[in-house]
Amino acid sequence: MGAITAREAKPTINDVAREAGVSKKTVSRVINRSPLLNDATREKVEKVIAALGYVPNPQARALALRRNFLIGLIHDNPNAQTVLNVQEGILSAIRDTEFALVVRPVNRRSPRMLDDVRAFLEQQRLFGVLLMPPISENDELARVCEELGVGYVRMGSAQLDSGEHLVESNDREAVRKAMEYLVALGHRRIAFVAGPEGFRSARERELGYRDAVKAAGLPQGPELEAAGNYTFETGKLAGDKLLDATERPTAIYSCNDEMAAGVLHAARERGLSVPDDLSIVGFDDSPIAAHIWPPLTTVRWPVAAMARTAALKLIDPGHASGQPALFPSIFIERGSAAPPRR
Amino acid sequence: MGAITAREAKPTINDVAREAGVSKKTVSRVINRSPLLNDATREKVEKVIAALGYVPNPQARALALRRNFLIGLIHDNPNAQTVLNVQEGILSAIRDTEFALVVRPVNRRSPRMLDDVRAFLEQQRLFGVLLMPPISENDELARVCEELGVGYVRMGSAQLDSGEHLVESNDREAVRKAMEYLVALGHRRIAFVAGPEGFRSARERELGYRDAVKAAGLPQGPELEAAGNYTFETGKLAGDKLLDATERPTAIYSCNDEMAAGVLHAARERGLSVPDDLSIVGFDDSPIAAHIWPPLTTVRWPVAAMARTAALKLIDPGHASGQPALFPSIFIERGSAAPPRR
DNA sequence: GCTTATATTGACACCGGTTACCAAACAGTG
DNA sequence: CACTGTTTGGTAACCGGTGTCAATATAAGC
Repeated sequence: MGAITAREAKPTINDVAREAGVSKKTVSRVINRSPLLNDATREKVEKVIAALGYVPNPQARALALRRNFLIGLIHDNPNAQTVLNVQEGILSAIRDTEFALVVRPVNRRSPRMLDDVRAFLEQQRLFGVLLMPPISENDELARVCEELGVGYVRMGSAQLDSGEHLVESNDREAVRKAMEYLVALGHRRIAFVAGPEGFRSARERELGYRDAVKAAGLPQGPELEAAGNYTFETGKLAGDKLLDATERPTAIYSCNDEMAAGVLHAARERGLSVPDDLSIVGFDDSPIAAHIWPPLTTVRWPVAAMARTAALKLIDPGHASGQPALFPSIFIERGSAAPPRR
Repeated sequence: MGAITAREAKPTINDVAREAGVSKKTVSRVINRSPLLNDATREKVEKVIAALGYVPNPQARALALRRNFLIGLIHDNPNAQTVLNVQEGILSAIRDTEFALVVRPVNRRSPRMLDDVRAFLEQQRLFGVLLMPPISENDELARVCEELGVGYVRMGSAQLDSGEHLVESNDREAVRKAMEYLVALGHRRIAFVAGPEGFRSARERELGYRDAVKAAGLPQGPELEAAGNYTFETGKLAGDKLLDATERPTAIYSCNDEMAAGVLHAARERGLSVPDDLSIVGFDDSPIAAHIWPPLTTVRWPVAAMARTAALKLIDPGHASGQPALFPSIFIERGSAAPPRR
């Protein structure tokens, strides 16, 4: 059995070729599933590959093919669970392929952000990158990818780019539906906690709120609106403002769950019972939504599925080409919303 | 200025050499900071590199050097924020180096887990990997790395490995101190929610609890103990059990925050006020700790700093060689613990 | 049986860096 | 001035794969 070979060294394509009595090119064909290859030869080579435990060197392949098998995730999302869900989604798409996932958090506020990303892309020469919100809304970033010839797909809550570069969720409609649920419960005075300026997702969710307000002819005005930046703390502040208004709302829609938790906190401090005195509905279905009391009625953003599709679009553009993939959100009814008292 | 060259193609080392009028070997020496090199030459070459915007091809380097610049993070941690903090820590260590971070979540329960990891390591030929808890406690996994010649560093809550492969936190002592805090508040009947079997961190935290119980001569027994698996749901179940005991505890120590939130939930269902009727203390300082009501008194695990050190150990073993790096946890006093009523 | 089309396979250069080894240039000795 | 020793730069081979294109074998056409 077998010649005397170094135990430690990993077998190379040459070892396989020699052992199988074929040229390295033939082995290469086997690896790459070339169709123009005799089945008998293929089997023979595959047997040797298995026996030797040969695994092609990805660096060598990357060099010869002038493309590597790394896909990058560029993000600056404050919600850890969301980021991890995206990573899971991507991983599920590249599982059992030769691709691997490289992560790169960035700081949206840094003036060097674009240069950082550019340097990163130039240095690593990634196959492509996935841009997740909110940084995905940055058009300059997309342009940098374009310029550097790096494939990219943006995950967004609105029509940000052409179909081949986009995976989309319909936050606006999802919020409208959640609002309709509150209206159906009997609420009229529904306040809104908006997200940070410049976030497309925040904008879309606000539009959904306004759609519903207009459609149902609900009261509106500055007393019924507050803004935050997606954090628990700013949600608490927004809750403080809305609940101290002269005419208190019976329900508050917060455009993400962290802020909804902050609103809940503010209500609790005022001795208000949720949902009896105040209904609260959020967005995202963060883990926190199920873990606070009462559990939060919210909207689940199918983030892992979006990420999965985004990754598939990146590594196999032909497969899912054309129109943007649109992912509907799901309304999750839990315990934080009920008919208004009286 | 300059010769007529293709605009689009990335410059190679040959372009730099030609433009600078030196050999590619000399350019290579500049890139690799070889000391035996004339300063004037070095500057000349560096100027050309900057002018051309040349960036060495990492795949080619990886091939020639027989090592790449990818470090992997292998994890199966259920806490998203912790995972992200670890990623941040690693990134801060490799920022401005040529290293990049590849993530690889695994499923601890899968029987194929070890094979998956082995395949991953063989295929990607990483420079090294970081193992974060709880998977870092798996000795077989470490052995696989060893066998494959992949560098590794384990992050753990106990002496898991020799110093060069370990970054350590002292959970046991941290829990003991948190318990002493409860004792100092006047609690005697303190129950414990343990973590899942087989988790070293859970074991260490339990030992910390027992240390304190013994030192203060507190009551103990099966009525004062319950186990969970680090999730909110199992924490709720543990809370149900402990709070329905014939003699109810005045405080509950939960060995992580998610479960503490579950306990809080259980208390709330029974109409108990926290912290007046029941004090609760957790561990981890997950984001949830600050976002529930009342905010949770807990222990912060310096996870990002640990990850940073782990990454540094990996990429520059000489620098931080020898003894394991030990990271003390910090006690965070918030609102969920108070003196017992009466 | 001979020519042409088709299926398989191999030889060789090349991807963009690295190292090994050698030659040239320059300096310091006796 | 010849003889070493020390810097420096050049050449060629190599890392482990891939593409191109020619060579061979086999099948088909007349």
